[in-house]
Amino acid sequence: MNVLQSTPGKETSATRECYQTLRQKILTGALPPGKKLKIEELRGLLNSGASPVREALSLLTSDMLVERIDQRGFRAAPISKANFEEILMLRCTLEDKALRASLARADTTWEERLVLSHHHMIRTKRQDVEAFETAHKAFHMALLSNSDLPMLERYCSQLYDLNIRYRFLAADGPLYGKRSIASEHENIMNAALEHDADATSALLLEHYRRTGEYFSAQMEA
Amino acid sequence: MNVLQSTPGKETSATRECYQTLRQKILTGALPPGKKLKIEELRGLLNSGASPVREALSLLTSDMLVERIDQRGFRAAPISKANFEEILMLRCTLEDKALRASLARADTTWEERLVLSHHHMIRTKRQDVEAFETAHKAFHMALLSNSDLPMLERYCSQLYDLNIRYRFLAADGPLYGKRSIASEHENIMNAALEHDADATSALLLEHYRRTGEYFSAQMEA
DNA sequence: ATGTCAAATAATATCGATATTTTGGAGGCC
DNA sequence: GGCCTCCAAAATATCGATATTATTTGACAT
Repeated sequence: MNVLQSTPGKETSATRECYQTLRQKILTGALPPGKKLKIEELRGLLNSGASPVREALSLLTSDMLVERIDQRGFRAAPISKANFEEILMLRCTLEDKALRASLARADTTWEERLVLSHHHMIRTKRQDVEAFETAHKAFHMALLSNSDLPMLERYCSQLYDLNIRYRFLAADGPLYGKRSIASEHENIMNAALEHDADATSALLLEHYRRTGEYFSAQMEA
Repeated sequence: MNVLQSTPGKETSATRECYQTLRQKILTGALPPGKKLKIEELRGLLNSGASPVREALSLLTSDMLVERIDQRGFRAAPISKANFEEILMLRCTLEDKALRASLARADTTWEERLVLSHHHMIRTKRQDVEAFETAHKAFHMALLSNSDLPMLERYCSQLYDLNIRYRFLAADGPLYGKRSIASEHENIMNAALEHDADATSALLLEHYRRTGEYFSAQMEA
C-alpha cells in the first residue's frame, strides 16, 4: 500500500521520536541536570501531544536520565561526583566481564565487525560531534557485541550514555585531547584481535579511568 | 492538612498502582512469559484508564519484565535457560561488589538493620508466600544496603526480581527445600556481622549458585 | 515586618474518543 | 491448488479535555 513513504514525514512512532530527541537533549546538556521537565513546555519543543511526551519520559527514567517524582512531574537527572564515580566503577566491572565473554567467543565475523566499526570511527571527522560520538560508541559496543549476553550489553550501553553525558557537560573545560585517544583505540582493537583478554581489558579500563580521573578532578571545582 | 487520609481509598497514583499490580502478576506468573498484554484487557483487570496502563507497561520495560514492540504493543518478557544463566551470572558479579562495599562501610546502624530484617524474615510464615518473599528480598537487600552505591543497588534489586520470577515459574517442580535455607541465611548474616567480606561473599554466591543449578537443571526438561 | 492561611494559579494525572496501524481472512488471479 | 491482494475487525497510538493535586500569591492577624 504505502509507496515506501513518499511523504518524508513520519517513519517512526511519536513516542520513539520524543524519546530519542529528549535523550539527546539530556545527554548533550541542552536540558541541564535537575531541570524541571514540564509537559506543556516539552509539547512545544517536540511538537506532539502530551501522551507521547509522558511515555518518553517514563522510558527515560529507566535509563536513569530522568527522575520521576510521583504527582510532581519529571526532571532531568541530577549529577554529582559520587554518581560519576559510581558509573565509572560499574563500567569497569561490567565492561571487563562483557569484553572477556566477547573475546572468548571470537570469530572472524566479529573481528571484521570490530575492524569496520573502528575504520568508520577514524573516518568520521571529530568536528561533527554528533556523528563522531555515534561512531565512537559503536566502536566500544562492537568490542562487547560478541558476548552473547544481551542484558549485560544493555547495562554497558546504558552506562556508556550516562558517562558520555558527563563528558558533554564538562566540554567547556580545558581540552582533554592531549592524550592520543586515537592510538589508545588502536591498541585496544589490536589486543582484541589477538584475543588477548587480559591485555585488552587492561587497556580498555585504563582508557576509561584516565578520562575518569580527568573529569573527577574537574568536578571538584 | 490532610488528616492522615481518613478516606482509606487512594493513597497513591493510578500509574503506580498499575505498575505494582502488573509487576506482581508478571513475577508470580499470573501473566505468563510471552503473553500478549492488551491494553483493553488490562484496563479491565486493574480498573483504570488506558493511560496509566500504558505508562506502567513502559516502566516495566525498563525492568526487563515487559517487551515493547513498536506499534505492536507489549508482551510479558519471554524466558529461557540462557536468560536465567545470564541473570545468575550478573547477580553474582554485582552482589559481590555491592556486598563488599557495604561491609567496608559497616557500622552499628547497618548491623542492626540487617539483624532486624533477618528477624522479620524468620518470623514470617512461609505459608504466606507473598509476605515471606517480601521479607526475603528485604533481607538480601539489607546486606547490600550500606554500599552507598545507589545504581548498583538498583541493578541488584532488578536482578533479584528477575531471578525470583524464575523461582515462581518453577514452583510446581519438586520442592527444593531439602537444603536448610534458614541456616544458610543465618550463616551469611553472621559472616557479615563479623565483617568477613570473603566469607560472606562466598556463602552468598554459593547460596545463589545452588538454587541456580537446581533451576537450570529443571529447565532442561 | 513576619508568619500563616486561603484563594487563585499552574501543572500533573487521568479519562474518553479518534485516527492509524496491524492482523486475519475471504475472494480473485495466475 | 497455492499465492497475492484487498477488505473488515481489532488493537495500538495519539489527541483534546477534565479532574486532581501542588504551588504561588496576597491578605490578614500577630
